[in-house]
Amino acid sequence: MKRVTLKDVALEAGVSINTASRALNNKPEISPETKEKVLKVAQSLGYRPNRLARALRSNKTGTIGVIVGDIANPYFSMLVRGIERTARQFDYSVILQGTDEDYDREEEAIEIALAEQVDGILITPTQKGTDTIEELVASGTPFVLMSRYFKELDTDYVVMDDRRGGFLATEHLIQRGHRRIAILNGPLHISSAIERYEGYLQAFKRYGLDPDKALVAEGCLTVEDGYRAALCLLDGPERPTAVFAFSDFVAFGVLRAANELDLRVPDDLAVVGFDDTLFGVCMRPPLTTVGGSPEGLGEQAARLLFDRVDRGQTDPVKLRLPVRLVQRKST
Amino acid sequence: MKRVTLKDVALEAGVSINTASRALNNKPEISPETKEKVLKVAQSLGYRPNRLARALRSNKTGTIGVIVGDIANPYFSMLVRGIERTARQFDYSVILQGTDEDYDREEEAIEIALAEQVDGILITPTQKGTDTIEELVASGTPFVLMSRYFKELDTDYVVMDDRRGGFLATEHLIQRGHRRIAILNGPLHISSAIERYEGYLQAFKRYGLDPDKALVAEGCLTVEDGYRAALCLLDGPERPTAVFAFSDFVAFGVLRAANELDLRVPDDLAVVGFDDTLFGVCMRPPLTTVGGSPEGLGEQAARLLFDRVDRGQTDPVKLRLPVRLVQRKST
DNA sequence: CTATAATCTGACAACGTTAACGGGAAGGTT
DNA sequence: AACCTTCCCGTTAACGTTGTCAGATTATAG
Repeated sequence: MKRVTLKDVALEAGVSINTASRALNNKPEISPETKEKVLKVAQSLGYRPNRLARALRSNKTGTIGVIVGDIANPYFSMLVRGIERTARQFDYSVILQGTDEDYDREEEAIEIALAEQVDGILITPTQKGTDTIEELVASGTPFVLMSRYFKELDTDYVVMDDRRGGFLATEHLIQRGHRRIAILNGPLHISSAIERYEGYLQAFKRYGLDPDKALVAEGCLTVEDGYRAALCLLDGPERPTAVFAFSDFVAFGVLRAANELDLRVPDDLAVVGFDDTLFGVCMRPPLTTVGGSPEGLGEQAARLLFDRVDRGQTDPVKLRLPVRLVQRKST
Repeated sequence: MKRVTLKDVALEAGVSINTASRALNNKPEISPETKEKVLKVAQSLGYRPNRLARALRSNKTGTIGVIVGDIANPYFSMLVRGIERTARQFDYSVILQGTDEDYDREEEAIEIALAEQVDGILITPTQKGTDTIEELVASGTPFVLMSRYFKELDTDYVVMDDRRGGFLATEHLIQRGHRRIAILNGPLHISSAIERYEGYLQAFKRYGLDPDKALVAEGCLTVEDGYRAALCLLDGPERPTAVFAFSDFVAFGVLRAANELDLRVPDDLAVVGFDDTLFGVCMRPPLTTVGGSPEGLGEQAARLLFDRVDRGQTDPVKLRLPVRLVQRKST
């Protein structure tokens, strides 16, 4: 079960190793006949180039590091799906890591990715600090931030239009007559949480209303977080009539809480999610949400990264993908 | 931004490259003083070993290939999550690929993984054929099948106790008084689908009942599949009173269909899923399901693989993880 | 004080590939 | 015929690491 190397091919074809290499790499300095001969031999011997050796020599591994907050979160799953599909098209492999939104883990993940000598990195930063990303900058490895960005750092990123999304969701609820609109937001060090909150406030302002600080919760990232926060928020006497959740993932937790508290959605409580993941439509009632396309975002980020890897440094590209309200039955 | 190599460290420390290597790899043949000196220099220079070179030399890449049916399916997401977490503990990196349950894509994925010279492979085979897996056997690269296995192939695998799961789900429905129990099964070339079906039949037999062939659908893998199949099945005059779905993913589609047809769950239609993914509890009503632990399965498979990688070939290990009925409100 | 063992270290080769360089042959031009 | 080009091809040297071996130094024993 020994591996077939270039040497074997060269020997068999009666040429030098280098010529064999040239034939297989479509280099111009080779006659058509020898090229064909080498290719035939390579084919018959079942030659597969050793990517390690190639990578060592050429300083290109053909892999990218993908670092996301939580692999089990459907938003990230779809993101990764889009990335993986795109990476395959470009002949790159994906090395996946999850951070569980932990800063130390993020640092470790970046170090591992750099140690693997990936050609580029796609990351949804935890945003609990900038050191990790600055390390990334210092490393010289191309990278693209996904879904979140740093105002203070001049890097490539692909995010959704979170402010507009927050506005659309809130406006929609206001137009439906809601006034006590809670927001179960993500942690406020995350840009998307900040901007969605800004959109939320903006909608209130636009309609001449005052938001109630007591209805603002932050730090929700998971189903569990959403569930707990909702239980807490819905327990009080002055409970909200509507909830804008940071993500579908969080909204699912809210729906669970509503279920358990026997609140009818949307009559007793309206709910809006974010991301338009696969399951919103399966909820009862189907979840109104703000849609971007996570897969599309992954694809765009990957394309941007590959462009960076090939073409080298240019001015940072900052993409803000459009969102729209996907109205279903939960509002 | 040039990379620090062993040579640099050696030069700075005034020793040979080899000695530096020994110091950093905890080899015994080195004096404590020089070792400390080298380590200090390495630290101060920020030396990071080049994994490519190491891999090339030692034939160990420290990576494993993970190939699953669909990255966006929460079952697989959780599986991958468990794998990634475990791999990190063992200092392995994960190269992820999705096949979308396509056989050609599976073949390609395996070839890519082998080309990347991964130390091992974790795969949920599409089971549309055995060529791909036989290629894997021939390659000599250790691998472990996850969630599905081939009766005719003597390989390592980690699966759930699908037959028992199918039995438990069906028995539960029978005990609740259901007789017209549909099964929205996965494709019958998949072992888990076959065995769940066997469990389904077994339960009918045990209770002296006859299943209705008209209530058996197969080929459902996604939310969409479940939705369509359910619409079709629930449209007829003699519709089932209960549905056993191949997975939570499929069950979500069923719930969606029930929603749209205005069927009350569980009164008009009882639904049981499989896998106990994160969202079952958020459904309305909360989904009764058969629980294994996808993350746990991933972890076990990874551990088994690493054991294989380290210790080499032994008798195939075949694990069948226990399942239990997680009863909620959908039945 | 010598022989021998034990300990540490460095030179060298190798892993499989690609890049740089140079040389030989063929053909065309003066 | 001498020269230059052009086109192929092979030799050599890397990439950064680890394993093998032999040599050097010191310690130990006789």
